[in-house]
Amino acid sequence: MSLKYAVLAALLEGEASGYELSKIFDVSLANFWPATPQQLYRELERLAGDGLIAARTVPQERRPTKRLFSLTEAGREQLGVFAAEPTRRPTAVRDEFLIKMQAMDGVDPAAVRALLEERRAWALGKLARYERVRERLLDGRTEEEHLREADRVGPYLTLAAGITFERENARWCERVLTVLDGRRAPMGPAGQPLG
Amino acid sequence: MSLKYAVLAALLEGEASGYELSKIFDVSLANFWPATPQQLYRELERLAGDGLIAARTVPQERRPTKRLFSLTEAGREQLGVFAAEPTRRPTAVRDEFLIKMQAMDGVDPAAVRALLEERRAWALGKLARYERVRERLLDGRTEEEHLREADRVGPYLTLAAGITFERENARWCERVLTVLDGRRAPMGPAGQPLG
DNA sequence: CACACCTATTCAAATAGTTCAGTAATAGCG
DNA sequence: CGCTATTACTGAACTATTTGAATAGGTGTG
Repeated sequence: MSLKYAVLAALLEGEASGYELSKIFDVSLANFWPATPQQLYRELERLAGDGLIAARTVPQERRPTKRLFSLTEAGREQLGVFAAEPTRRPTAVRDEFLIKMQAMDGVDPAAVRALLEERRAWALGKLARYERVRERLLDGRTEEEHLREADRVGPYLTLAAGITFERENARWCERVLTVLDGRRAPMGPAGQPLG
Repeated sequence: MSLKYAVLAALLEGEASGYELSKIFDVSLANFWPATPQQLYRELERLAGDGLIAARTVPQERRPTKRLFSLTEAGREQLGVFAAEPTRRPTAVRDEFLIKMQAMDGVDPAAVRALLEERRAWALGKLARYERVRERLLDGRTEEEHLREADRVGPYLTLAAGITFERENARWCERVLTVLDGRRAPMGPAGQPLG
């Protein structure tokens, strides 16, 4: 349903091939609407069939031929209508890791710690990638300047949401690691370790 | 895939019917693994078939007969194995609203503001419900006491993650509303409104 | 020069998730 | 008494998503 509009929104940045889109989805849109390359190619086919995007074939010198897609007026219009409508579906988070954490209290603490460290590292890695995208978007301007003056602020603001999300993810892991420390070595009433 | 383990993790709290599980998923597990009642009933059937949960039929006086499910030893064990394994799938967020926000810069600002207000109200409502679950979990203890001494801390910690998530959601909406204000009435170099 | 990885796309099959509808009984409201 | 809501569950059809594999040339590394 919404993949359609996610693709149209991605094409607001300009013409792109299926492959390029799959990269864009990887680094920024995956934040709120993940999609595999296969999904994208199918959706692009459908959107082109419906006249919401236009395709042109570009033969390349030393690369396979690619097809570049761009928004049509009809596509831009449908996206505008969608974006002004009330949101139908609430946010859905699917996180296998948090299922494991829900069940953590029956599991070897060392294994839990390993999971937490891994997740934390992953969140910090994603954060670093987001920060690079952010620098590119700001392009030398300060955040305030950009938010006041840029033509488009949507991409920056959704990216900021992703940055907060990953930062809080990392912080959560750190907090849980601290909690586990406190449970491994319980404290007496005066704060000194027991046992 | 993971719905299986989400159901097993939910049954760590004790015996429950499909209907009761659907309520549990609504208020707390939906935070990281949403599931409709239909999905749950199907999954419970499968888990019972595989011997990971045990079902018993409980005829009721003034209600339809219900089936109560509880973890078997096999189920508890498989959940333990799953929870100690490295996480396969990264977090997937699907958020129609953020697609709209990505495309906000071509849309009537009044409509965007309405979406933001709606989302903010929704996040604050969810936050309030989470806080009530939190009070129930703490049951008079302070957070520190609970995290040090409780038998299980998993449910509290995943709930805390949900609380942070919704709080940041609401804050994001407030920030974007402020940004939109700044763009409606751009400031001059000395900080006074222009026009 | 072998090997892995990148660009660029397509096809088929399997799994997961959503939607709509329905059954059936009780409770509470005006 | 009719209306709506709640408890409790089932079935079928549909849509969306994931996975695996295949094709095919190019680029970089040791």
